[in-house]
Amino acid sequence: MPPNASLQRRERTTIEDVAFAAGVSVATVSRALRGLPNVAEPTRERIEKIASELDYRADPAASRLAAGRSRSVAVAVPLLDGWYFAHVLAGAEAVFAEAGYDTIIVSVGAQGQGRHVLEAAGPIHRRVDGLICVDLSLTDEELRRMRSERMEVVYVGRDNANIPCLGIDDVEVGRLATTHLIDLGHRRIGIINGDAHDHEDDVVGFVVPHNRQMGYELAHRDAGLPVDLALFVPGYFTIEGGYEAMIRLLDLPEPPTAVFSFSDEMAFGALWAARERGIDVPGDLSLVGVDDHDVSKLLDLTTVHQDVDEHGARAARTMIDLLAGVEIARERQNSPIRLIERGTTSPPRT
Amino acid sequence: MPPNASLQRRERTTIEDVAFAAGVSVATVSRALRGLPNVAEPTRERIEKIASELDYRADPAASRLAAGRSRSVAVAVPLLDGWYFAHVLAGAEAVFAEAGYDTIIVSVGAQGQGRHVLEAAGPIHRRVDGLICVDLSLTDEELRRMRSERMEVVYVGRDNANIPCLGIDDVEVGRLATTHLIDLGHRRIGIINGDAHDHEDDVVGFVVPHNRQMGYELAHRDAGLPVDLALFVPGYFTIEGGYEAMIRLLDLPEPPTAVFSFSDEMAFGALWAARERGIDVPGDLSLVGVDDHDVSKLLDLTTVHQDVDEHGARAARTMIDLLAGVEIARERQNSPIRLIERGTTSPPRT
DNA sequence: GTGAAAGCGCTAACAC
DNA sequence: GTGTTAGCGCTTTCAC
Repeated sequence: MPPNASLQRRERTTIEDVAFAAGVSVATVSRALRGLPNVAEPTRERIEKIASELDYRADPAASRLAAGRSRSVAVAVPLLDGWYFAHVLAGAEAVFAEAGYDTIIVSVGAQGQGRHVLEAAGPIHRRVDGLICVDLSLTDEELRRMRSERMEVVYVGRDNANIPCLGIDDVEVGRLATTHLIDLGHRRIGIINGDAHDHEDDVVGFVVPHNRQMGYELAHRDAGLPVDLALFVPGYFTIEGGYEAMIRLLDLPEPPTAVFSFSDEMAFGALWAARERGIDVPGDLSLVGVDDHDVSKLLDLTTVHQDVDEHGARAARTMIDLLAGVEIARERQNSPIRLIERGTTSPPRT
Repeated sequence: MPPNASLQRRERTTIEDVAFAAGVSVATVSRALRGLPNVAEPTRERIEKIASELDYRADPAASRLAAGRSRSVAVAVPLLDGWYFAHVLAGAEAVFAEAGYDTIIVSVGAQGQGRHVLEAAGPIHRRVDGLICVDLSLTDEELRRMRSERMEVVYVGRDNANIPCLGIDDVEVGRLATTHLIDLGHRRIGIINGDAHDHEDDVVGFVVPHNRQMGYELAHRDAGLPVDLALFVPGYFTIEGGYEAMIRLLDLPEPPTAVFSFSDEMAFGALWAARERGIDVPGDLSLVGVDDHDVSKLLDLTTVHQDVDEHGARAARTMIDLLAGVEIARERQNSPIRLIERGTTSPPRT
């Protein structure tokens, strides 16, 4: 039997201390502090005053155990140190903190697992109320399990019927960037893609690169131009990948006069490759990216702007509503985008 | 009395289910699964097999409540979306995940509070076993409270006696960068600092800018050169701040021929300002940063390299040791640094 | 509107 | 080496 001498000074303030000091039962304290009904206003005020004097806050573990809710959510990202993911996370964290939720991070890529082997991580097991997947998708099996454990899911980037998805209209992104280049007079436009096999390996829908490419194709169709698949190279959404991709494009027998990079970071790498090869941008080659990364204006990169922090914030708000039982739109919500014309695009040299 | 009909199928697997299936008591299951001694090997194997078949994992809330340990730690950062912080976080998260710890993030800046009003956040209250402060310090009062609640603290960047601190030798950073410029022949070297009031507002020791500046001064002293305080301007560790700072330096009656920026991101802003003003780098002005940011090689920026991911990883390992009761070095641990000479530094135009 | 008491699912004495 | 059992600090019926 563990010692529990009642004379011993408690190390931490418990709900019982508050109840004792307020001359009420623990049940009333619990109700009062959580803003539940059925507490007389004077009683509530007294309890709140005492609780704050005693610097009391409910033990989250005890509360989770009794109530089954943890007031914390997990945000899963493929890479933690990518610009995009850091910003989504920052946006989400700010909203969650404000609402009193803890944000726990799960970096899927870092654990060396496949891209959507998420559950294997396991830290979210009974530890969080919900999960935000950033450019990551769950298998049907995983989704079923989440549902059975009463955890909510919100997607950022990817699409999935029945769960709330936030992002941008990636088809429009592709169309906007491509149309800009076509309007300038370009006819051979390269693409720096994500993964070469995005379409095949991912039934659940990594739509981002796919849709941007679709926008590219639609822009070409609308302009009556042919699409040359040889101009599509993978850049893996990294600076290095963008560098490699640009090298490949420049080594083509008939290189493009303009390149549409699916992210600014890949565009940075592309810019680097161009400089190394002595290619003048935009004189010899135009380049447009996506994101409007912090350093893009520095590099004077033409790009499609999106408000990434806001994606995270909206995802967090959606999650909070979901958890509160508020009815929310189940279809995809897109944030506005706009083309920012800077110095890396110009008409082709004739 | 809550209904608890024993015939009703349980929604989740509990330790009791495992105990029943294995024909042992819950205590044995608990011991076996946590690798505690005093469990016969065959028994342990049987239990482990059954647990995995039943896909059982201990409920963290129950476990935390009973044991008083949550197997989760908080990482507090001033800004979540800064390159440095994202990388420290990434490094730490990877190690924690590997060790089975959850990482919860606390963005102090985002909550609009002062820089070291950390406890006000409160999500760490009884929720985590430890706290990693990245370029953030706790007041003595906060530290006392952390200790009384048996939470461990590790610092990254800042210094504090009695708690483990990880970082780099910032005096050496300052000396390295400055000596490089002096060796090239520069005699008027500007500094893009952090906050103008770092020294005053922070008794607990925001040593980073202070020490880099000290290194700068030591390098000058060693070279027998005077130090001109007019050349010190704040850049607030942001791209925009670096831009403003460079403008101020260029507007000086007697502008510097070289600038030492305390971070690469501020150097990016400085580069931008220089370009806007038509200043040739490194022809008219040399520039050296600190960090070796992902895009620094792209901008061909001379900088002092540090392995930021590794800082986070080491902090995490230190925390895990601390939590495990392993004796660890209490004094500051510095990671190696090195100067990377690239294209933004050259001898001054005579 | 308030109180009593039964758990939530574990861990840690202690007994055997 | 294993079982028994008393909590951990809350929330939530249900009774009053």
